[in-house]
Amino acid sequence: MMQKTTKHFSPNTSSNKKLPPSFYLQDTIEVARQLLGKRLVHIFNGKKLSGVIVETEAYLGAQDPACHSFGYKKTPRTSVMFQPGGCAYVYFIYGMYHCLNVVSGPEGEPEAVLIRAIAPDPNEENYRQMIANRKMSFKKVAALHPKDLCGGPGKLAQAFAITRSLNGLSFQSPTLYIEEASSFADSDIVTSERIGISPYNEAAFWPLRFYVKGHPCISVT
DNA sequence: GTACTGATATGCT
DNA sequence: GCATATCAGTACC
Repeated sequence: MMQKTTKHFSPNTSSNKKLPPSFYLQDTIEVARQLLGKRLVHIFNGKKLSGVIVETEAYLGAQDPACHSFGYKKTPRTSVMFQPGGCAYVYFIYGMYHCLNVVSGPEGEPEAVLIRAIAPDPNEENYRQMIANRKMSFKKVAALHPKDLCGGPGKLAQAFAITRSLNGLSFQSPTLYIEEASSFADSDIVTSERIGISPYNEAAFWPLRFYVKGHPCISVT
């Protein structure tokens, strides 16, 4: 169905090793860049959902007018961002979709990285589960495009069965974690403005989005 | 291919 | 009431 023979489609090389807690305590921009090429895994109802992260956005907490926690704003929704880096921040948006973020930086600095696109690991069972989770129409499944499953924050949350029940869960969890996969070369990483921020927000133009150049699964080009 | 619409939780005024 | 870190469906060209 959706396999194409590009260099991006065989990222399963290095050892399967969870990223250590220290990874998430780094500078948020570093975390956002370094998450590209890492594998997200969610074990859901005994089934493994997995794929390699290919697009992220950094949200710089108190200093970032586009971040939910701008000015250290603390609400029931944003409170997990104040935790030390290494847990999930999942929020519900537009009354329909969930978005998955990786909390980053030290405790008290409410920063996070939005996961915007993932390349699903290319095995039948993984595709089957994600297609089912996405509740795709027969028509869509028949003409499946690489970015249809996980090419966008709302889509990948649905494909990975990410809901608010995972909010605050550590990425050291046995059922939700991020592991080493294969890194992309620096020359393959593109930096751009973030997506979906109102142009009246000065932070809309900050270069905080990172993605793998030319990858078929990224959300917008 | 682009343009518009509707779905409606959360946090703000 | 209003805006928003989105997406699918529909109507056009």
